[in-house]
Amino acid sequence: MTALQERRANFLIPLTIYATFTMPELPEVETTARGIRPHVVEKKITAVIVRDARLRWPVPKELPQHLVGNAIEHVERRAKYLLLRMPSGTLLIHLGMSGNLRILPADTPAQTHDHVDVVFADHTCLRLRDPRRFGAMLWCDGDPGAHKLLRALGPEPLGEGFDGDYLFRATRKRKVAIKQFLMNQNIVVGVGNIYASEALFLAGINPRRAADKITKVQCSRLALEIKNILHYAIAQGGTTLRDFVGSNGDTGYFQLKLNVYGKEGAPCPRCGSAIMQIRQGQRSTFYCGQCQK
DNA sequence: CTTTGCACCTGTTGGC
DNA sequence: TGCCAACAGGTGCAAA
Repeated sequence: MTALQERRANFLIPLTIYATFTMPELPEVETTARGIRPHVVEKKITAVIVRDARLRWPVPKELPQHLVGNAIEHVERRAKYLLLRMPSGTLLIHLGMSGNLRILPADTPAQTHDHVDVVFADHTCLRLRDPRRFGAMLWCDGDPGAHKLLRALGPEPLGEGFDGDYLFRATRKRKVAIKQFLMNQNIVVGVGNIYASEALFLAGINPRRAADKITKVQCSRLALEIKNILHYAIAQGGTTLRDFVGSNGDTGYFQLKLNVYGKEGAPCPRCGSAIMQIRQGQRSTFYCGQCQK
């Protein structure tokens, strides 16, 4: 048994991974936050390894000097951003379309697309992998809420600020299709391409309908269904995470019961007619033409 | 101001 | 089998 295996066996360091979701919408980012939180809070950062700084924006050259010597105080999520707060500022992480974070023994060999390690004093590290490099890792001093990328974001869908009344007011005079409206992060955050389709199915609303044609009653229903599907997905994410701790496979969405996303041609779970696929703003949308009006 | 389409990247899939 | 086009879960930005 190698020294590393021995340490693992003795649980001196975590076996591995947390949250290798490959398609991060809000529930996946929330699950990631919960997954890494117990393994990074109050950990002192001893090194930062940037193997490839070419993410959506270049990883700042000063990032290591900002981080090293600091200890992470809190892990928060705002929209699809992870906020790792420390005394002198905040590390902002966005997973883009293909990013994931894992907790690993710091000496785990890096593989392709493992771009950044944040190394802790206990010889574990937080490792960012992101094949498409649409993600971001940025430093923010001061209030992260005032950061350019965060300040215009809409309310959290699971918070008090998002309900039917809010949605009704926000949709007035907006001609864009409701599905694209829901994916606008300045209206409400965290709803991505999958959950937009799913929430509209649950609410019985046609994704092509103009936002300002949605009634007050429908807005209430839609806000409720958005909360429902996100809560459900987070709960499933938690399950997935538990099941996968100690393994090294991607978790993905296979445990999630989706009604319409990716189900073109399949029978609608409610009425049996074929699920349709259309394009809206260069994104795929799935819906039931019978149930969603 | 709202809306639209492009761009950024790599990897996978399906059709020929 | 190989090749190539199409597509993939996000989002800032320029242009209309």
